[in-house]
Amino acid sequence: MSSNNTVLHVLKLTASVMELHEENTFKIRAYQNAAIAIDKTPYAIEDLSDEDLSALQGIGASMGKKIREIVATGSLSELNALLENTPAGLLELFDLPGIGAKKIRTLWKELGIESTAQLLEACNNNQIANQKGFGEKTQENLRKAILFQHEQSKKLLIPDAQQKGSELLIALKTISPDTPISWCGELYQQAEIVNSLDFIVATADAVKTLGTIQAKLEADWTPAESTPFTLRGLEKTTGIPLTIRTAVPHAFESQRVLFSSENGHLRHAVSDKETFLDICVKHATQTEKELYQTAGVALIPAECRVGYAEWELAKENKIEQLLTYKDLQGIFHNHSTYSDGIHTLAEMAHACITEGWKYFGIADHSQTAFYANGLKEDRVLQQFAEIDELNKKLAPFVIFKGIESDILNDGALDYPDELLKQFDYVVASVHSNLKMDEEKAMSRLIKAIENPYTTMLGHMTGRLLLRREGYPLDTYKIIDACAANKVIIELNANPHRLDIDWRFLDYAQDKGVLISINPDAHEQAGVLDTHYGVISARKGGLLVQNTFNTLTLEEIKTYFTEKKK
DNA sequence: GCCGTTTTCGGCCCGACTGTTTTCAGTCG
Repeated sequence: MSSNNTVLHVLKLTASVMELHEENTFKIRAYQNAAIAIDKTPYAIEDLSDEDLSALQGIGASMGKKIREIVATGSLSELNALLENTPAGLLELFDLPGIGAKKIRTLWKELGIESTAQLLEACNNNQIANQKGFGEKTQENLRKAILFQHEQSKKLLIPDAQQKGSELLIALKTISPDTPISWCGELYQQAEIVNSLDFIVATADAVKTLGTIQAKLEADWTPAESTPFTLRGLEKTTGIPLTIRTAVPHAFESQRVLFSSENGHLRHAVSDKETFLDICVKHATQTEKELYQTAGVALIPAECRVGYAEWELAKENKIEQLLTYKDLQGIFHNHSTYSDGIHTLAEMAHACITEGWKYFGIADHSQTAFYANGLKEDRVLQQFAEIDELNKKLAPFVIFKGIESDILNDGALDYPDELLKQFDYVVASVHSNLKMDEEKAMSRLIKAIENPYTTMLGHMTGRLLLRREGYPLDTYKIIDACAANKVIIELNANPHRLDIDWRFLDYAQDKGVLISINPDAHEQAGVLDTHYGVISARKGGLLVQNTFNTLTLEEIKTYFTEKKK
């Protein structure tokens, strides 16, 4: 963990623990504000002078010293003193939606609950509903939240899985340097959610190889679930299932295909007599490329082996037309220091120039998103002026004037038409009141889609993978509405969102809807999340020709001009 | 504990929703 993250974590934790102990609320807020300041600064804390540190909004002399202590020791004495009087398990409860410090304190002091496990038991025994300030619904919501969290805690998002997968691969290669080893399963397929970290090793002596790995790689191995050819256990730091498969060297690639592809992909009938699975078994010595040749198609890339659109595309010779990262010419939907980003407009533009892109669309938050420092009209105009200046300097590179307009409760956009018409484009997104029923959520979204100023629909369902379900939608009807109103659909590339889900891309393309791969970047590094969006897009069979941000600069300009007519 | 001053203490981000309660506290984005 970088020291900024450590500081952020310790400050937030201190604020939470202080809340549990009913310390002064404004003092608590000071810690929370300091955490926000750390989160927003693009600088490494240890590189800042004392003056620069205290100059950050929300950090004074006193907080500055505490931050120095955290950087130096990884901890904070005030926090440690409080933790001595706080049950460790109590802090888990902060991760549950629907309860905060006040309710957690009540559970602790009135019912003696000190962990998530104890809270679940109390819910099951109907002990929560009668407590003052709680009730039947709260009890049931808590029970569901704990079960949901428990289920999700056994999974990893793609960036976390890839990081852990890379570390393990290096460790395995060190242990067994002379054998080919590769990712397998969901890692190899680059699934958006990973349930199990799988590897495959080429060896003529599986027992010996796995024995060495079991002895040298630290994990909670489960011999009862292992076989002479497959070693199973739980990864140490995450508790996620870990599987080391073996294959005889000449069958390494065919086995990797078999253990890394969805059933729907393998069961595809290549001919009257054979499925692709049959081919992989029968021609076990072939390479991946040869296996697909045997099936009569070009190599289907690993991330596309999901049993969705890939065989059809392969048979039509369209695999080469699948979107790749290098096809992208620019990105839309990004944030800057104008709203809740941590890099300036110019810095974000430079991150795009570094990627070799030709244009950059800024879409900071609109005025209603108060928590995200959304832009009132005067600041929109101020940003317009800065964009005009930057465009002179950066030409032929172009910054487009966009906005991520909140979709209000009634489906309206967040500015009067007079202002809306001055943007090059508008990304319309829902950020509040996420618990609407389907009927209300649909009519709100449809109204926003029908608004003539809406260019793109942002993160369609509002879902946060492993954290929050999206609001209920009839996605097909939303796609139909976008088609009818010529609204582009965003594939939000943030790995927490990946929204629209790739499983709807086939339908969207059939309806002629354009998809824009949008990173929703809040800092320079966030621009690179676009990679995750491309992986998702490829799973859904998105073609270059249907991807909005593969258009050239001139084509984009024309599109926006046409849209305004 | 921070900030901005009517320089030394008083105020500190807003609005809506949910589930309680029977007028509002707690939570969330």
